[in-house]
Amino acid sequence: MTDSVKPRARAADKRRRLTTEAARVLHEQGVERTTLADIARAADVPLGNVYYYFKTKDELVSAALSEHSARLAEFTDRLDLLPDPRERLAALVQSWIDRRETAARHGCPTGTLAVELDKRADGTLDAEVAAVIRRLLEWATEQFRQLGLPEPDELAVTLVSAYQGMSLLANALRDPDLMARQGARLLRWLNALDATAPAD
Amino acid sequence: MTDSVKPRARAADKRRRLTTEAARVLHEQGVERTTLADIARAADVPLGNVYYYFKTKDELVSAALSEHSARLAEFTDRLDLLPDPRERLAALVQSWIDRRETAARHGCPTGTLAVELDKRADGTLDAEVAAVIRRLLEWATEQFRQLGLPEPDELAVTLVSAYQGMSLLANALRDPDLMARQGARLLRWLNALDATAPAD
DNA sequence: GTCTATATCTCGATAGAC
DNA sequence: GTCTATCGAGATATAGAC
Repeated sequence: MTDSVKPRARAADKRRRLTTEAARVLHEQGVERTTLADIARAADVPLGNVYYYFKTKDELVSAALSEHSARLAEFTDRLDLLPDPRERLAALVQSWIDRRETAARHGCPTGTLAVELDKRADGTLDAEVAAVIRRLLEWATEQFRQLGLPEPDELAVTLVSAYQGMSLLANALRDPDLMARQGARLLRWLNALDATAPAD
Repeated sequence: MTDSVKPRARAADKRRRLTTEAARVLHEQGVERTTLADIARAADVPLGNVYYYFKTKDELVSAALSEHSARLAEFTDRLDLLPDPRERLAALVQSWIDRRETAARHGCPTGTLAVELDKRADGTLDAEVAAVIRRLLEWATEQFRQLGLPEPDELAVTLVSAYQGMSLLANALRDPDLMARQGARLLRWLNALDATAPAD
């Protein structure tokens, strides 16, 4: 009986390993510079076997995107446990600051993926990466709304935009400290936002 | 005598055409998805002849980067003719807003190039793209300094960061309007910056 | 389900005629 | 200086034994 379960469990494990490693390696090396052999090696799966789990390279990219989406959802779910929306937003910004070393080395996983995918004539995955970004925007919008601020959706765009911008600069200039300083600035901005003030 | 000049003129012309088209096509399709054949076709130069002007593909990428750098320098030189630093900065932001359609389709030329180049193990061109970004940062820093604002370098990072972020979001979400709205927000921010206020 | 071997294709780069 | 033809590396994807 265990014999019939073991192979199944291993199979699921391989799929998971491939997905996890795809997310990591694609973030580090980019889609175009990453070969299926790279991912197979990282996941410790023979090259030819990859195709049993994913029919094409794009399916692996899609799986990596889902992985990022799931991690984001998991994180915002944890943030939702905090009582104050402003605290939730601050915790999000703090998590960006905490990840500054990775951001300086490889940029934002979703952001850099979006840049690469938008360069392709075949726009098959554009909608998927846009959906991940939109999810974060919507979560942030909800927090600003709960704070009673005007134009919460615009504030959300400003926040996420600032994050993408500082990730890109920190990455291009190889300067994690830039991320820390701009993050601190964002925290001050969040604290200064006032519901009684005109649209800021 | 004209016989000896004509071929020279044509040769210089071909090099220029290759550089211009490389800058355009590499921006639109990205480095990895662009073949030398793409650039050769766009510049109306036979593929084999490209190698007479540029020894490698990377040399063409480098030429494209120089092209972007030159255009930026030309633009800031024109802005320097304006009497007020705040006006200069506002004109820069306005130029970003004016280019929103291109940004939504292909992102910022330098920013997306930086993302792609940073994914390569071979970091040969990283310094070059960083130099272009630094040039813009330095110009902006000088404007904030002339306005007598504290931490002008940090304000410059915030400004350029906001630009890169909104370009990325506008591109990923295919929404030029996002760029217009965030640009307007930046203009308001610029106008509200006050030399007498504490570090903002 | 697993893995090796390989077909097929694309692209950067070169050789060499003109 | 110009251009055609092609080489050779490296990638995705498949065939087919186990």
